[in-house]
Amino acid sequence: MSQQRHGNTPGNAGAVPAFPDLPEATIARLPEYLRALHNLAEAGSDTISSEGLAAAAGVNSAKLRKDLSHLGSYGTRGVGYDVTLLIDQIEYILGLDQRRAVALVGVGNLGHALAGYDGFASRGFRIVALFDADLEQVGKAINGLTVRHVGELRRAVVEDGITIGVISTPPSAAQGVADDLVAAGVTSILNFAPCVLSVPAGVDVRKVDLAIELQILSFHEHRKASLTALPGGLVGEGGNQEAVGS
Amino acid sequence: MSQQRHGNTPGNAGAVPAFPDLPEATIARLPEYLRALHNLAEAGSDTISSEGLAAAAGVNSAKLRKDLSHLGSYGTRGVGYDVTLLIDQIEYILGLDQRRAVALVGVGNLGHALAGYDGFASRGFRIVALFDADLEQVGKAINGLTVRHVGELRRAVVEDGITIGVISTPPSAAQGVADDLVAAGVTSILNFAPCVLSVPAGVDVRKVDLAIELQILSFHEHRKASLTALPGGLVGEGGNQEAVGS
DNA sequence: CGCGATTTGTGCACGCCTTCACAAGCGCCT
DNA sequence: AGGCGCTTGTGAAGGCGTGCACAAATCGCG
Repeated sequence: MSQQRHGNTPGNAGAVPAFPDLPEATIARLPEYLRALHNLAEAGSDTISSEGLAAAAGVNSAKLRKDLSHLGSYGTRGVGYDVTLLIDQIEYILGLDQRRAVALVGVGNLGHALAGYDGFASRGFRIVALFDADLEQVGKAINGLTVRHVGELRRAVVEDGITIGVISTPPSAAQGVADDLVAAGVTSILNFAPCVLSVPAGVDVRKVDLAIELQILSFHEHRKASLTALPGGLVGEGGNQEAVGS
Repeated sequence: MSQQRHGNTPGNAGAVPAFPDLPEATIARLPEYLRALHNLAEAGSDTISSEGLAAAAGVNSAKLRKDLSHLGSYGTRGVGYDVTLLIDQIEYILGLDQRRAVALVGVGNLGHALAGYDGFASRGFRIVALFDADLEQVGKAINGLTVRHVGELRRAVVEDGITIGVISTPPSAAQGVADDLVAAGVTSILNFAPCVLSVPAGVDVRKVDLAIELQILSFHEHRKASLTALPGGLVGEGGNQEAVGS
Protein backbone atom coordinates (compact mmCIF):
# COMPACT_ATOMS: atom_id res chain seq x y z
CA MET A 1 0.00 0.00 0.00
CA SER A 2 1.12 3.51 -0.68
CA GLN A 3 0.87 4.73 2.83
CA GLN A 4 1.09 8.43 3.02
CA ARG A 5 2.03 9.23 6.51
CA HIS A 6 2.83 12.61 7.86
CA GLY A 7 5.16 13.02 4.96
CA ASN A 8 2.69 15.00 2.96
CA THR A 9 2.00 15.63 -0.63
CA PRO A 10 4.16 18.57 -1.69
CA GLY A 11 1.27 20.51 -3.11
CA ASN A 12 -0.91 20.34 -0.04
CA ALA A 13 -0.92 23.79 1.44
CA GLY A 14 -3.16 23.00 4.42
CA ALA A 15 -1.65 22.26 7.80
CA VAL A 16 -3.83 19.17 7.97
CA PRO A 17 -2.20 15.90 6.86
CA ALA A 18 -3.71 14.28 3.81
CA PHE A 19 -7.00 12.81 4.87
CA PRO A 20 -6.91 9.04 4.69
CA ASP A 21 -9.51 7.32 2.57
CA LEU A 22 -10.90 4.81 5.04
CA PRO A 23 -13.40 2.06 4.21
CA GLU A 24 -16.81 2.65 5.78
CA ALA A 25 -16.62 -0.60 7.68
CA THR A 26 -13.40 0.50 9.29
CA ILE A 27 -14.77 3.88 10.27
CA ALA A 28 -17.70 2.25 12.00
CA ARG A 29 -15.33 0.19 14.13
CA LEU A 30 -12.88 2.92 15.10
CA PRO A 31 -15.12 4.26 17.88
CA GLU A 32 -15.30 0.80 19.38
CA TYR A 33 -11.51 0.53 19.36
CA LEU A 34 -11.34 3.93 20.93
CA ARG A 35 -13.60 2.95 23.77
CA ALA A 36 -11.58 -0.19 24.41
CA LEU A 37 -8.36 1.83 24.35
CA HIS A 38 -9.69 4.28 26.92
CA ASN A 39 -10.53 1.37 29.19
CA LEU A 40 -7.04 -0.02 28.75
CA ALA A 41 -5.42 3.32 29.43
CA GLU A 42 -7.44 3.66 32.59
CA ALA A 43 -6.31 0.21 33.62
CA GLY A 44 -2.73 1.35 33.26
CA SER A 45 -1.67 -0.38 30.05
CA ASP A 46 0.99 1.35 28.03
CA THR A 47 0.93 -0.97 25.06
CA ILE A 48 -1.52 -3.52 23.76
CA SER A 49 -1.26 -6.26 21.18
CA SER A 50 -3.68 -6.53 18.29
CA GLU A 51 -4.92 -9.74 19.86
CA GLY A 52 -5.64 -8.03 23.16
CA LEU A 53 -7.26 -4.97 21.68
CA ALA A 54 -9.32 -7.11 19.34
CA ALA A 55 -10.64 -9.09 22.27
CA ALA A 56 -11.49 -5.91 24.16
CA ALA A 57 -13.33 -4.55 21.15
CA GLY A 58 -15.02 -7.80 20.26
CA VAL A 59 -13.54 -8.28 16.81
CA ASN A 60 -11.12 -10.48 14.93
CA SER A 61 -7.47 -9.54 15.39
CA ALA A 62 -6.68 -9.65 11.68
CA LYS A 63 -9.52 -7.27 11.03
CA LEU A 64 -8.26 -4.93 13.68
CA ARG A 65 -4.74 -4.90 12.28
CA LYS A 66 -6.01 -4.18 8.81
CA ASP A 67 -8.22 -1.41 10.11
CA LEU A 68 -5.38 0.22 11.97
CA SER A 69 -3.00 -0.22 9.06
CA HIS A 70 -5.33 1.94 7.03
CA LEU A 71 -4.59 4.91 9.21
CA GLY A 72 -0.88 4.46 8.95
CA SER A 73 0.92 1.93 11.14
CA TYR A 74 1.28 3.09 14.68
CA GLY A 75 2.30 -0.28 16.07
CA THR A 76 5.65 -1.83 16.84
CA ARG A 77 6.31 -5.37 15.72
CA GLY A 78 7.03 -7.71 18.54
CA VAL A 79 5.48 -5.26 21.01
CA GLY A 80 2.08 -3.97 20.01
CA TYR A 81 0.42 -0.59 19.84
CA ASP A 82 1.15 2.39 22.04
CA VAL A 83 -2.15 2.99 23.78
CA THR A 84 -2.05 6.74 24.19
CA LEU A 85 -0.59 7.32 20.75
CA LEU A 86 -3.33 5.25 19.20
CA ILE A 87 -6.01 7.07 21.20
CA ASP A 88 -4.73 10.39 19.93
CA GLN A 89 -4.62 9.15 16.37
CA ILE A 90 -8.15 7.76 16.36
CA GLU A 91 -9.55 10.80 18.10
CA TYR A 92 -7.89 12.99 15.54
CA ILE A 93 -9.23 10.95 12.63
CA LEU A 94 -12.72 11.02 14.07
CA GLY A 95 -12.44 14.72 14.70
CA LEU A 96 -13.23 14.30 18.36
CA ASP A 97 -10.57 16.75 19.48
CA GLN A 98 -12.90 19.48 18.28
CA ARG A 99 -15.66 18.55 20.75
CA ARG A 100 -18.37 19.31 18.23
CA ALA A 101 -21.47 21.18 19.23
CA VAL A 102 -24.69 19.21 18.97
CA ALA A 103 -28.28 20.37 18.87
CA LEU A 104 -31.06 18.08 20.05
CA VAL A 105 -34.56 18.56 18.73
CA GLY A 106 -37.48 16.96 20.50
CA VAL A 107 -37.32 16.59 24.24
CA GLY A 108 -40.09 14.07 24.63
CA ASN A 109 -39.65 10.73 26.24
CA LEU A 110 -36.51 9.69 24.41
CA GLY A 111 -35.11 13.14 23.78
CA HIS A 112 -35.22 13.92 27.45
CA ALA A 113 -33.08 10.90 28.17
CA LEU A 114 -30.64 11.74 25.40
CA ALA A 115 -30.26 15.26 26.72
CA GLY A 116 -29.14 13.84 30.02
CA TYR A 117 -27.00 11.04 28.62
CA ASP A 118 -23.47 11.29 30.01
CA GLY A 119 -22.00 9.28 27.17
CA PHE A 120 -22.20 12.17 24.75
CA ALA A 121 -20.31 14.62 26.90
CA SER A 122 -17.70 12.11 27.97
CA ARG A 123 -16.96 10.93 24.47
CA GLY A 124 -16.29 14.03 22.50
CA PHE A 125 -19.49 16.03 22.16
CA ARG A 126 -21.21 19.01 23.70
CA ILE A 127 -24.96 19.20 23.57
CA VAL A 128 -25.34 22.96 23.45
CA ALA A 129 -28.99 23.47 22.61
CA LEU A 130 -32.34 21.78 23.12
CA PHE A 131 -35.44 22.47 21.06
CA ASP A 132 -39.05 21.46 21.01
CA ALA A 133 -42.15 22.54 19.15
CA ASP A 134 -44.36 22.07 22.18
CA LEU A 135 -44.72 25.34 24.09
CA GLU A 136 -45.38 23.27 27.16
CA GLN A 137 -41.78 22.09 27.04
CA VAL A 138 -40.17 25.38 26.07
CA GLY A 139 -38.49 27.05 29.00
CA LYS A 140 -37.98 23.92 31.01
CA ALA A 141 -34.44 23.21 32.10
CA ILE A 142 -32.85 19.86 31.42
CA ASN A 143 -29.39 19.09 32.64
CA GLY A 144 -28.52 22.77 32.83
CA LEU A 145 -29.91 23.66 29.41
CA THR A 146 -33.11 25.52 28.73
CA VAL A 147 -35.44 24.12 26.11
CA ARG A 148 -35.99 26.64 23.35
CA HIS A 149 -38.64 26.81 20.71
CA VAL A 150 -37.78 25.13 17.45
CA GLY A 151 -38.21 28.45 15.67
CA GLU A 152 -34.98 29.67 17.18
CA LEU A 153 -33.11 26.76 15.69
CA ARG A 154 -31.58 28.60 12.80
CA ARG A 155 -30.09 31.39 14.83
CA ALA A 156 -28.75 29.03 17.46
CA VAL A 157 -27.05 26.80 14.91
CA VAL A 158 -25.16 29.72 13.48
CA GLU A 159 -24.31 31.36 16.79
CA ASP A 160 -23.13 28.22 18.52
CA GLY A 161 -21.38 26.67 15.54
CA ILE A 162 -23.51 23.58 15.61
CA THR A 163 -22.65 20.97 12.99
CA ILE A 164 -24.58 17.94 14.19
CA GLY A 165 -28.29 17.67 14.87
CA VAL A 166 -30.10 14.93 16.74
CA ILE A 167 -33.76 14.36 15.94
CA SER A 168 -35.88 12.71 18.60
CA THR A 169 -39.29 13.98 17.59
CA PRO A 170 -42.31 11.96 16.52
CA PRO A 171 -41.90 10.74 12.94
CA SER A 172 -44.50 13.16 11.63
CA ALA A 173 -42.34 16.11 12.61
CA ALA A 174 -38.97 14.66 11.70
CA GLN A 175 -38.78 15.67 8.05
CA GLY A 176 -39.66 19.26 8.85
CA VAL A 177 -37.03 19.42 11.54
CA ALA A 178 -34.47 17.89 9.20
CA ASP A 179 -35.27 20.54 6.62
CA ASP A 180 -34.83 23.25 9.24
CA LEU A 181 -31.54 21.81 10.41
CA VAL A 182 -30.20 21.61 6.87
CA ALA A 183 -31.38 25.12 6.09
CA ALA A 184 -29.55 26.33 9.16
CA GLY A 185 -26.33 24.75 7.97
CA VAL A 186 -26.19 21.44 9.79
CA THR A 187 -24.55 18.77 7.67
CA SER A 188 -24.87 15.69 9.88
CA ILE A 189 -28.04 14.31 11.41
CA LEU A 190 -28.67 11.49 13.82
CA ASN A 191 -32.28 10.44 13.44
CA PHE A 192 -34.15 8.53 16.12
CA ALA A 193 -37.55 8.99 14.51
CA PRO A 194 -38.80 5.88 12.73
CA CYS A 195 -39.04 7.33 9.25
CA VAL A 196 -36.93 7.99 6.19
CA LEU A 197 -35.48 11.47 5.89
CA SER A 198 -34.71 13.02 2.56
CA VAL A 199 -31.85 15.46 2.60
CA PRO A 200 -29.80 17.21 -0.05
CA ALA A 201 -26.46 15.93 -1.26
CA GLY A 202 -23.63 16.50 1.15
CA VAL A 203 -25.67 15.94 4.28
CA ASP A 204 -25.09 12.73 6.21
CA VAL A 205 -27.90 10.99 8.00
CA ARG A 206 -27.61 8.08 10.37
CA LYS A 207 -30.70 6.42 11.68
CA VAL A 208 -31.25 4.56 14.90
CA ASP A 209 -34.54 2.75 15.19
CA LEU A 210 -34.93 1.00 18.50
CA ALA A 211 -37.89 -1.11 17.45
CA ILE A 212 -36.02 -2.36 14.40
CA GLU A 213 -33.25 -3.66 16.59
CA LEU A 214 -35.75 -5.68 18.56
CA GLN A 215 -37.39 -6.93 15.40
CA ILE A 216 -34.10 -8.24 14.10
CA LEU A 217 -33.59 -10.07 17.37
CA SER A 218 -37.11 -11.38 17.08
CA PHE A 219 -36.29 -12.88 13.74
CA HIS A 220 -33.39 -14.79 15.19
CA GLU A 221 -35.56 -15.96 18.07
CA HIS A 222 -38.11 -17.16 15.59
CA ARG A 223 -35.45 -18.96 13.61
CA LYS A 224 -33.93 -20.57 16.67
CA ALA A 225 -37.33 -21.71 17.85
CA SER A 226 -38.08 -23.34 14.53
CA LEU A 227 -34.67 -24.99 14.48
CA THR A 228 -34.98 -26.64 17.86
CA ALA A 229 -38.02 -28.38 16.49
CA LEU A 230 -35.83 -30.07 13.91
CA PRO A 231 -34.19 -33.46 14.50
CA GLY A 232 -30.58 -32.31 14.32
CA GLY A 233 -30.96 -29.81 17.07
CA LEU A 234 -28.41 -27.06 17.45
CA VAL A 235 -24.85 -28.30 17.57
CA GLY A 236 -22.07 -25.99 18.63
CA GLU A 237 -23.78 -22.92 17.36
CA GLY A 238 -21.60 -19.86 17.45
CA GLY A 239 -23.00 -17.05 19.51
CA ASN A 240 -23.93 -14.12 17.39
CA GLN A 241 -22.55 -10.80 18.44
CA GLU A 242 -23.40 -8.08 16.05
CA ALA A 243 -22.82 -4.44 16.49
CA VAL A 244 -24.85 -1.78 14.97
CA GLY A 245 -23.39 0.42 12.27
CA SER A 246 -23.38 0.15 8.57
CA MET B 1 -19.77 -13.02 12.87
CA SER B 2 -22.21 -15.82 12.57
CA GLN B 3 -21.15 -19.25 11.65
CA GLN B 4 -24.51 -20.84 11.53
CA ARG B 5 -25.03 -23.84 9.42
CA HIS B 6 -28.74 -24.26 9.56
CA GLY B 7 -29.20 -27.03 7.14
CA ASN B 8 -32.82 -26.74 6.23
CA THR B 9 -33.97 -30.25 5.66
CA PRO B 10 -36.16 -30.51 2.56
CA GLY B 11 -38.44 -33.02 4.20
CA ASN B 12 -39.78 -30.56 6.72
CA ALA B 13 -42.95 -32.13 8.00
CA GLY B 14 -44.19 -29.16 10.05
CA ALA B 15 -47.17 -27.14 8.95
CA VAL B 16 -44.87 -24.14 8.92
CA PRO B 17 -43.20 -23.43 5.59
CA ALA B 18 -39.52 -24.28 5.53
CA PHE B 19 -37.73 -21.48 7.24
CA PRO B 20 -36.09 -19.37 4.58
CA ASP B 21 -32.35 -18.85 4.71
CA LEU B 22 -32.23 -15.09 4.50
CA PRO B 23 -29.06 -13.02 4.14
CA GLU B 24 -28.33 -10.90 7.19
CA ALA B 25 -28.48 -7.74 5.15
CA THR B 26 -31.97 -8.60 4.01
CA ILE B 27 -33.16 -9.35 7.54
CA ALA B 28 -31.93 -5.99 8.71
CA ARG B 29 -34.01 -4.26 6.04
CA LEU B 30 -37.26 -6.19 6.48
CA PRO B 31 -38.34 -4.11 9.49
CA GLU B 32 -37.90 -0.97 7.47
CA TYR B 33 -40.05 -2.37 4.68
CA LEU B 34 -42.60 -3.35 7.27
CA ARG B 35 -42.81 0.14 8.66
CA ALA B 36 -43.22 1.61 5.20
CA LEU B 37 -45.93 -0.92 4.41
CA HIS B 38 -47.88 -0.02 7.54
CA ASN B 39 -47.79 3.60 6.50
CA LEU B 40 -49.05 2.68 3.06
CA ALA B 41 -51.82 0.53 4.44
CA GLU B 42 -52.92 3.36 6.67
CA ALA B 43 -52.94 5.64 3.66
CA GLY B 44 -55.31 3.25 1.94
CA SER B 45 -53.07 1.59 -0.61
CA ASP B 46 -53.96 -1.94 -1.58
CA THR B 47 -50.98 -2.63 -3.76
CA ILE B 48 -47.57 -1.04 -4.14
CA SER B 49 -44.88 -1.35 -6.76
CA SER B 50 -41.31 -2.18 -5.88
CA GLU B 51 -40.37 1.30 -6.97
CA GLY B 52 -42.88 2.90 -4.65
CA LEU B 53 -42.08 0.75 -1.66
CA ALA B 54 -38.38 1.20 -2.22
CA ALA B 55 -38.79 4.96 -2.15
CA ALA B 56 -40.83 4.77 1.04
CA ALA B 57 -38.20 2.61 2.67
CA GLY B 58 -35.28 4.59 1.35
CA VAL B 59 -33.61 1.86 -0.66
CA ASN B 60 -32.91 0.84 -4.24
CA SER B 61 -35.82 -0.89 -5.95
CA ALA B 62 -33.69 -3.73 -7.29
CA LYS B 63 -32.46 -4.42 -3.80
CA LEU B 64 -35.98 -4.45 -2.48
CA ARG B 65 -37.15 -6.90 -5.13
CA LYS B 66 -34.26 -9.21 -4.43
CA ASP B 67 -34.93 -9.02 -0.71
CA LEU B 68 -38.58 -9.86 -1.14
CA SER B 69 -37.84 -12.61 -3.62
CA HIS B 70 -35.87 -14.35 -0.89
CA LEU B 71 -38.97 -14.89 1.13
CA GLY B 72 -40.99 -16.27 -1.73
CA SER B 73 -42.79 -14.56 -4.50
CA TYR B 74 -45.64 -12.47 -3.18
CA GLY B 75 -45.82 -9.93 -5.95
CA THR B 76 -47.79 -9.83 -9.18
CA ARG B 77 -45.99 -8.82 -12.33
CA GLY B 78 -47.48 -5.80 -13.94
CA VAL B 79 -49.23 -4.85 -10.70
CA GLY B 80 -46.99 -4.86 -7.66
CA TYR B 81 -47.20 -6.27 -4.17
CA ASP B 82 -50.34 -6.77 -2.12
CA VAL B 83 -49.77 -4.56 0.89
CA THR B 84 -51.62 -6.51 3.56
CA LEU B 85 -50.35 -9.84 2.30
CA LEU B 86 -46.79 -8.59 2.42
CA ILE B 87 -47.27 -7.18 5.89
CA ASP B 88 -48.50 -10.53 7.13
CA GLN B 89 -45.61 -12.33 5.48
CA ILE B 90 -42.92 -10.09 6.90
CA GLU B 91 -44.48 -10.10 10.34
CA TYR B 92 -44.59 -13.83 10.25
CA ILE B 93 -40.98 -14.13 9.16
CA LEU B 94 -39.86 -11.76 11.88
CA GLY B 95 -41.94 -13.62 14.42
CA LEU B 96 -43.83 -10.47 15.35
CA ASP B 97 -47.19 -12.22 15.47
CA GLN B 98 -46.06 -13.69 18.76
CA ARG B 99 -45.70 -10.32 20.47
CA ARG B 100 -42.62 -11.42 22.35
CA ALA B 101 -42.22 -10.56 25.99
CA VAL B 102 -39.29 -8.27 26.75
CA ALA B 103 -37.52 -7.57 30.01
CA LEU B 104 -35.72 -4.30 30.54
CA VAL B 105 -32.88 -4.09 33.03
CA GLY B 106 -31.68 -0.73 34.26
CA VAL B 107 -34.20 2.06 34.61
CA GLY B 108 -31.77 4.92 34.79
CA ASN B 109 -31.80 7.85 32.46
CA LEU B 110 -32.03 5.90 29.23
CA GLY B 111 -33.84 2.85 30.58
CA HIS B 112 -36.62 5.02 31.90
CA ALA B 113 -37.19 6.43 28.46
CA LEU B 114 -37.09 3.02 26.84
CA ALA B 115 -39.66 1.72 29.31
CA GLY B 116 -42.02 4.43 28.16
CA TYR B 117 -41.23 4.21 24.47
CA ASP B 118 -44.42 3.62 22.50
CA GLY B 119 -42.56 2.21 19.54
CA PHE B 120 -41.94 -1.10 21.24
CA ALA B 121 -45.54 -1.78 22.10
CA SER B 122 -46.85 -0.61 18.75
CA ARG B 123 -44.42 -2.69 16.74
CA GLY B 124 -44.72 -6.17 18.07
CA PHE B 125 -43.35 -6.28 21.58
CA ARG B 126 -44.56 -6.26 25.15
CA ILE B 127 -42.28 -4.94 27.83
CA VAL B 128 -43.49 -7.06 30.71
CA ALA B 129 -40.91 -6.49 33.40
CA LEU B 130 -38.54 -3.78 34.60
CA PHE B 131 -35.55 -4.39 36.82
CA ASP B 132 -32.90 -2.39 38.58
CA ALA B 133 -30.19 -3.08 41.11
CA ASP B 134 -30.75 0.22 42.89
CA LEU B 135 -33.15 -0.22 45.78
CA GLU B 136 -34.03 3.43 45.37
CA GLN B 137 -35.65 2.59 42.06
CA VAL B 138 -37.29 -0.68 43.07
CA GLY B 139 -41.00 -0.27 43.67
CA LYS B 140 -41.41 2.77 41.49
CA ALA B 141 -44.02 2.51 38.77
CA ILE B 142 -43.16 3.36 35.20
CA ASN B 143 -45.79 3.28 32.51
CA GLY B 144 -47.92 0.91 34.54
CA LEU B 145 -45.10 -1.47 35.47
CA THR B 146 -43.44 -1.74 38.84
CA VAL B 147 -39.66 -1.82 38.93
CA ARG B 148 -38.46 -5.01 40.56
CA HIS B 149 -35.10 -5.90 41.99
CA VAL B 150 -32.73 -7.56 39.59
CA GLY B 151 -32.57 -10.57 41.87
CA GLU B 152 -36.07 -11.52 40.82
CA LEU B 153 -35.01 -11.63 37.20
CA ARG B 154 -34.68 -15.35 36.88
CA ARG B 155 -38.12 -16.16 38.21
CA ALA B 156 -39.78 -13.47 36.13
CA VAL B 157 -38.15 -14.63 32.92
CA VAL B 158 -39.48 -18.12 33.40
CA GLU B 159 -42.94 -17.11 34.61
CA ASP B 160 -43.57 -14.53 31.92
CA GLY B 161 -41.95 -16.42 29.09
CA ILE B 162 -39.46 -13.67 28.37
CA THR B 163 -37.14 -14.34 25.44
CA ILE B 164 -35.56 -10.94 24.88
CA GLY B 165 -33.68 -8.82 27.36
CA VAL B 166 -32.75 -5.15 27.05
CA ILE B 167 -29.76 -3.91 29.00
CA SER B 168 -29.64 -0.22 29.79
CA THR B 169 -27.40 -0.30 32.83
CA PRO B 170 -24.03 1.33 33.27
CA PRO B 171 -21.32 -0.62 31.45
CA SER B 172 -19.83 -1.89 34.67
CA ALA B 173 -23.01 -3.81 35.47
CA ALA B 174 -23.84 -4.96 31.95
CA GLN B 175 -21.86 -8.19 31.82
CA GLY B 176 -23.32 -9.38 35.11
CA VAL B 177 -26.82 -8.64 33.95
CA ALA B 178 -26.15 -10.42 30.67
CA ASP B 179 -24.98 -13.48 32.58
CA ASP B 180 -28.13 -13.39 34.67
CA LEU B 181 -30.34 -13.05 31.62
CA VAL B 182 -28.64 -15.95 29.89
CA ALA B 183 -28.81 -18.09 33.01
CA ALA B 184 -32.52 -17.38 33.19
CA GLY B 185 -32.99 -18.60 29.64
CA VAL B 186 -33.00 -15.42 27.58
CA THR B 187 -31.45 -16.02 24.17
CA SER B 188 -31.52 -12.53 22.66
CA ILE B 189 -30.11 -9.36 24.16
CA LEU B 190 -30.24 -5.75 23.07
CA ASN B 191 -27.37 -3.96 24.73
CA PHE B 192 -27.30 -0.21 25.20
CA ALA B 193 -24.33 -0.23 27.54
CA PRO B 194 -21.10 0.85 25.86
CA CYS B 195 -19.16 -2.36 26.36
CA VAL B 196 -18.63 -5.74 24.78
CA LEU B 197 -20.68 -8.58 26.19
CA SER B 198 -19.50 -12.13 26.11
CA VAL B 199 -22.26 -14.68 25.89
CA PRO B 200 -22.37 -18.41 25.22
CA ALA B 201 -23.04 -19.87 21.81
CA GLY B 202 -26.62 -19.63 20.68
CA VAL B 203 -27.30 -16.27 22.30
CA ASP B 204 -27.69 -13.27 20.02
CA VAL B 205 -26.51 -9.86 21.06
CA ARG B 206 -27.16 -6.60 19.29
CA LYS B 207 -25.50 -3.47 20.48
CA VAL B 208 -26.63 0.11 20.18
CA ASP B 209 -24.09 2.70 21.21
CA LEU B 210 -25.42 6.21 20.90
CA ALA B 211 -22.05 7.90 21.22
CA ILE B 212 -20.58 5.73 18.48
CA GLU B 213 -23.25 6.91 16.08
CA LEU B 214 -22.26 10.50 16.78
CA GLN B 215 -18.59 9.66 16.41
CA ILE B 216 -19.17 8.20 12.99
CA LEU B 217 -20.98 11.37 11.99
CA SER B 218 -18.13 13.36 13.45
CA PHE B 219 -15.70 11.57 11.16
CA HIS B 220 -17.69 12.55 8.12
CA GLU B 221 -17.88 16.12 9.35
CA HIS B 222 -14.16 16.12 9.79
CA ARG B 223 -13.68 14.69 6.32
CA LYS B 224 -16.05 17.17 4.74
CA ALA B 225 -14.34 20.06 6.49
CA SER B 226 -10.94 18.99 5.22
CA LEU B 227 -12.31 18.52 1.72
CA THR B 228 -13.79 21.99 1.41
CA ALA B 229 -10.30 23.28 2.04
CA LEU B 230 -9.12 21.56 -1.12
CA PRO B 231 -9.21 23.23 -4.53
CA GLY B 232 -11.69 20.85 -6.16
CA GLY B 233 -14.32 21.51 -3.57
CA LEU B 234 -17.16 19.06 -3.24
CA VAL B 235 -18.69 18.29 -6.55
CA GLY B 236 -22.03 16.57 -6.59
CA GLU B 237 -21.33 14.58 -3.51
CA GLY B 238 -24.12 12.12 -2.92
CA GLY B 239 -25.93 12.60 0.34
CA ASN B 240 -25.14 9.75 2.61
CA GLN B 241 -28.08 8.05 4.18
CA GLU B 242 -27.03 5.12 6.23
CA ALA B 243 -29.19 3.06 8.45
CA VAL B 244 -27.97 1.25 11.44
CA GLY B 245 -27.94 -2.49 11.44
CA SER B 246 -25.35 -5.01 10.51
C1' DC C 1 -58.27 -12.86 -28.76
C1' DG C 2 -54.03 -10.55 -29.31
C1' DC C 3 -51.06 -6.76 -28.29
C1' DG C 4 -48.71 -3.41 -25.67
C1' DA C 5 -47.71 -1.40 -21.28
C1' DT C 6 -46.12 -2.42 -16.91
C1' DT C 7 -43.74 -4.65 -13.23
C1' DT C 8 -41.68 -8.63 -11.03
C1' DG C 9 -37.97 -11.98 -10.47
C1' DT C 10 -33.19 -13.05 -11.46
C1' DG C 11 -28.59 -14.11 -13.92
C1' DC C 12 -24.40 -11.82 -13.93
C1' DA C 13 -20.59 -8.91 -13.04
C1' DC C 14 -18.34 -5.96 -10.01
C1' DG C 15 -16.56 -4.18 -5.74
C1' DC C 16 -16.15 -4.29 -0.81
C1' DC C 17 -15.04 -6.74 3.18
C1' DT C 18 -13.31 -10.53 5.74
C1' DT C 19 -10.10 -14.06 6.81
C1' DC C 20 -6.02 -16.78 6.36
C1' DA C 21 -1.33 -17.29 6.29
C1' DC C 22 3.16 -15.65 6.29
C1' DA C 23 7.17 -12.61 5.59
C1' DA C 24 9.28 -8.65 7.73
C1' DG C 25 10.59 -6.28 11.74
C1' DC C 26 11.52 -5.53 16.64
C1' DG C 27 13.16 -6.41 21.35
C1' DC C 28 15.23 -9.36 24.68
C1' DC C 29 18.27 -12.74 26.44
C1' DT C 30 22.39 -15.13 26.39
C1' DA D 1 26.60 -9.83 18.48
C1' DG D 2 23.55 -13.23 17.27
C1' DG D 3 19.60 -15.90 17.61
C1' DC D 4 14.91 -16.57 19.09
C1' DG D 5 10.25 -15.58 20.06
C1' DC D 6 6.71 -12.48 19.43
C1' DT D 7 3.83 -9.23 16.84
C1' DT D 8 2.71 -6.31 13.08
C1' DG D 9 1.55 -5.41 8.31
C1' DT D 10 -0.12 -7.25 3.99
C1' DG D 11 -0.81 -10.26 -0.33
C1' DA D 12 -4.14 -13.25 -1.88
C1' DA D 13 -8.38 -15.82 -1.88
C1' DG D 14 -13.01 -16.32 -1.00
C1' DG D 15 -17.65 -14.76 0.28
C1' DC D 16 -21.21 -11.52 0.52
C1' DG D 17 -23.93 -7.80 -1.13
C1' DT D 18 -25.26 -4.55 -4.64
C1' DG D 19 -27.01 -2.90 -8.92
C1' DC D 20 -27.74 -3.43 -13.85
C1' DA D 21 -30.28 -5.14 -17.38
C1' DC D 22 -33.47 -8.16 -19.24
C1' DA D 23 -36.60 -12.15 -19.76
C1' DA D 24 -40.96 -13.72 -18.00
C1' DA D 25 -45.47 -12.83 -16.48
C1' DT D 26 -49.72 -10.30 -15.83
C1' DC D 27 -53.35 -6.91 -16.74
C1' DG D 28 -56.22 -3.92 -19.60
C1' DC D 29 -57.99 -2.52 -23.83
C1' DG D 30 -59.32 -2.44 -28.43
